[in-house]
Amino acid sequence: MEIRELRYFVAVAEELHFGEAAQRLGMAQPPLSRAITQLERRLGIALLERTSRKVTLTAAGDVLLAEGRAILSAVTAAERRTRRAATAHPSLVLAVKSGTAGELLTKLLDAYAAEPGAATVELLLCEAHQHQLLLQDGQADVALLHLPFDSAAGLDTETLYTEGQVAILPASHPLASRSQIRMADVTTLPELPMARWPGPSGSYPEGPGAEVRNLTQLFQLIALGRTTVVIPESASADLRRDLAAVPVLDAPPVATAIAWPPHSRLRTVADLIRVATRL
Amino acid sequence: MEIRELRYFVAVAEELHFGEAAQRLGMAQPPLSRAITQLERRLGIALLERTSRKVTLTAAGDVLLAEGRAILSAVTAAERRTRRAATAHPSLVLAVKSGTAGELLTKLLDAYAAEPGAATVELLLCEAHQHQLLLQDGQADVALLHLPFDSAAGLDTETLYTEGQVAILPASHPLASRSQIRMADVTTLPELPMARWPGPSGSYPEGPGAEVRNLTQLFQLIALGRTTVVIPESASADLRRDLAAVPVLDAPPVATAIAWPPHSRLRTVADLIRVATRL
DNA sequence: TGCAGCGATACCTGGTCGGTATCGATCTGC
DNA sequence: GCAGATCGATACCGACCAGGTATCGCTGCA
Repeated sequence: MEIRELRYFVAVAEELHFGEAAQRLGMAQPPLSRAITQLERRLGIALLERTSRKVTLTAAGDVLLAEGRAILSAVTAAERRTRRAATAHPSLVLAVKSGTAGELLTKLLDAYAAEPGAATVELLLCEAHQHQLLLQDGQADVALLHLPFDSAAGLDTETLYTEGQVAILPASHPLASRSQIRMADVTTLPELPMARWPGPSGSYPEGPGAEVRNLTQLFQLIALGRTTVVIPESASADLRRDLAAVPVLDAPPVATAIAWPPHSRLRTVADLIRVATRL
Repeated sequence: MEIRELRYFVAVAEELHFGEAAQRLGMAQPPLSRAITQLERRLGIALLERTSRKVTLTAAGDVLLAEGRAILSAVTAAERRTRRAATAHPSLVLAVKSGTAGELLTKLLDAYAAEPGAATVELLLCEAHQHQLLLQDGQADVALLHLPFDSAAGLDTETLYTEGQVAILPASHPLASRSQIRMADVTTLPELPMARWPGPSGSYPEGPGAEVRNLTQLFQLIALGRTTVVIPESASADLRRDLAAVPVLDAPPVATAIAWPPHSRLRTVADLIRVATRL
């Protein structure tokens, strides 16, 4: 199996249409058909069911689609990382969800900078769930993320610390003066539906709450009395004066973790992880 | 970058000798030289430093070696999994370190077998640290392993339960009658050096203790008064009569976890994991 | 029934993969 | 210090295969 064949198969499996897949690949349709047929013959397996009107995946094709995508991104990651390793200046790209771990991040960067042989750390601010892609295709070397919210599938992680969660409410809201509340208290407010974050696919779950992408948007909507949210305690540092944070007793604890691709051989990554776990 | 080129590069990078690499690949040396040169030219990066007497890896080459190995095993895994998915009978290969999780394993298999649509579960008994390879190259679908002993780098895991550790001693040993001991008590016995297990690379760490590969060997050597060991409590069920297990208070807790490759799309794997976490 | 859409097939051309022969450099031993 | 051995690079060649165009055959639809 060659990368080229995988790229072809993934394109066809995603488009489920030879002509459009060929166009996306910048080639003519006949060689694409032939390449797929040959791949199937070499594997001895049918990957696609085709009539002259419709193309569908077989069970085997479904598996190969998932595997193939992973391999393709691993290949582009390999190229990127190799290229990076060849440049003289050792640098390190750290992906951080904007608004995450303010104080921890400062301490981490300071502590790492004090290490002998520390590389320049580039910060790559990203949106929720984007870490994984960035690490997987080699655009980032390390990431800070929140478990169990951010998926760390296929990554190695080390938990740095855990914390409780707080509900963010308009300062004038009746619950805002409470010293602590429970999940049930905030999830059942009809006038303040919980804000919705985009899922791993980038689409929003169904629900009445506002759709938000970052903390600024979120805080503005909460101040306007349109929504509320339960977030890790540390994300509520330096809150606007018109908002209040109330600890939610039974919200699941959130871990801030450092994550890296499992086969990383970069000394700089190992150093950063070591420093982080010692904080 | 093509798989073929990666395979060539990994061979050369491992042998550090074009001639032997070519032999291992079953080809002549000149086309191999040319393929590597072309790969370097396309990447625009030197991967190898060669004099006519010695070949060494550049920093970039070192990175690509690690990435390349991962990609190659991902490719063979993809082929194997695709082929498996094409067979009519859905089956599931579960890798278990021999001697692990006796009771838990029974319960898991029973519970899974009771699921609607359960696949036939094949057990693949393996030695320490082998799980990872088996999962990575697609020979197994799921594994039971012990954290933090077995590395789960690049795998997704779910912890099933945690337990303490016990020291295994000859029944006649003075410490054997104690109800509990500490690590310091067993690590400092000059007449009973701790047994050594093979590391992830397959080689044994330095030390005075006996080299062992499995529990049978181990127990025999302990009974003979040659060594001792600290292992998870559950592994000491049904101990020989001439051995004793003593809880070690300050030994790190051991988690038995179920692990699977991060991109697994098999419904059967998802089912097994769900059943396992509910146990 | 005729047409449009789509994948498969037939056929051609150029690139490239892999082979053999050989060169040039470097290390070794007498 | 020189001859031979070792090893990677280069030159050249044949076979294969990737990719292109033209066209066929099937299928759903008006």
